[in-house]
Amino acid sequence: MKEQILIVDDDNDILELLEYNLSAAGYDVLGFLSTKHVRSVLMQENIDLIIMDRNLPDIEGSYYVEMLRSKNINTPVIMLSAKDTSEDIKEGFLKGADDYVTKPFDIEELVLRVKAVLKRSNQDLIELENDLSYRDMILDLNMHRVVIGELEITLTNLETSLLQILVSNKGKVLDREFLLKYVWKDSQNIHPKTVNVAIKRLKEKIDPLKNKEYIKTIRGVGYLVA
Amino acid sequence: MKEQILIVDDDNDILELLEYNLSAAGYDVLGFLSTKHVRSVLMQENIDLIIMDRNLPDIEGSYYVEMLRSKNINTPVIMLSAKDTSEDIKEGFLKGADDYVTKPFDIEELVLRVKAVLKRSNQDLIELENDLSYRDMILDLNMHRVVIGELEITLTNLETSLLQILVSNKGKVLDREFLLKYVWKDSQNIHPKTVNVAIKRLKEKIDPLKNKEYIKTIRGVGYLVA
DNA sequence: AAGTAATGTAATGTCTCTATAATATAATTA
DNA sequence: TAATTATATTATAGAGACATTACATTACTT
Repeated sequence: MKEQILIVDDDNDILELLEYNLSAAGYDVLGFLSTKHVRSVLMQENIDLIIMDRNLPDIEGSYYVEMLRSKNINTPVIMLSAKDTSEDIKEGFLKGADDYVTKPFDIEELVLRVKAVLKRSNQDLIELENDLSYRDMILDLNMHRVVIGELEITLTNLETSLLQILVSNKGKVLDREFLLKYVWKDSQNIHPKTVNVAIKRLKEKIDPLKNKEYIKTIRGVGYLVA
Repeated sequence: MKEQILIVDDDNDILELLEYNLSAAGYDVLGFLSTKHVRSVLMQENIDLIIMDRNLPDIEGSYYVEMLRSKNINTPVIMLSAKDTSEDIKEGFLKGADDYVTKPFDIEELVLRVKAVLKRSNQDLIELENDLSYRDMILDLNMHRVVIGELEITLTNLETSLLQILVSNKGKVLDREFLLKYVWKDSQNIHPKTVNVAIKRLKEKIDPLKNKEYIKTIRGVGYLVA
């Protein structure tokens, strides 16, 4: 699917220049002479980038961008303007621009800047895998809970971390020293017996009827899930 | 955690100017006079942005960036160069730059460009969906209100923005740092506890009887809608 | 400019979590 | 079986996180 670029410039010649070159570069281009319909287009279409002139008939372009940002519309913006002083440029960035190009501009450079901005923006969101499971139990690290069948059990920080280590090392016996190191982390001088109590509470929470043995005790060594 | 910026420039004065100003802007800065140790630093440290001069003693900066890209090192790069012709700039982008700044440059503008590039690169997986409903609640951004059954509740700016982030990330726990970044935006030095109060006010407004739990607290982590 | 609403901050209260100690039970060994 | 040791269970208290309230400051409106 082509990426969509929305352009606002009241100069028809520039609009056409941009439309021609960006289309040739493989983008879908929507051109506007004012900001009038921009909001609704942004809501309906999936716009990947906005090119915004500052000198517009209705409103100053950078203020329009500022307004968009305040509404949590974070579509990338390249500002395009004859306003070329250092102060102008800084103002543009402060109001939410991603890049600022001064007129007159080299059209090829602009296309390259468009590509550069899109490269960083459209990064596929990588959903990191946050689920660990064991038997009928699904551990949701994000929400700090285990789902066991119909039951949803909320865990504390400590419990989440402990269960995570146990499940992600299923089959291995983890001794107290190991658990203190990786669950209790830096916290120094923690009593090894603290682990016993934490394990007990965790067992009780995830298996109140005590009929599944998610966590086994290996006497003289430690605990494991297996 | 501070973002780390790696700078390569053989001009010590420029290096110092950049180090001073970027440190002041809250970044961790690592400066180098040549590319000699850059590869290994990139492997070891978690570098968020590279600022690369083109005229270097050992290699032309843009070729170095091209080499990085060929090795799938996609850290954002801002090129900094006295080479300021249109052809030079285009070459910079073609070799993988994210932005190109010509010397002499305005240091404040450069800092703003750094921010702009990082804003796009470090995007957390934030997705502002258009489905702004949750259970019996429909959020109307334009009108700044939520409709809950028969009730229409008017929200303030802050409340709207906060609820939007929560609802469009339903199921994800959002921590205070995240909320400060995306709801309170640039406003610096906002106390994390401010979030508690804002959440409390929002909870009260959308659920005065406190019998639905739209917003849950995950102790030690943050808040979520789920 | 005055007045009102919104929002940040500080102070206080409440509740949860969890480390530790004390005690009980189970496993192991002499 | 008795003694010993490891683990489970229970109780408690302190710390810290969050909620709540009150107040101060900022930002809008009129």
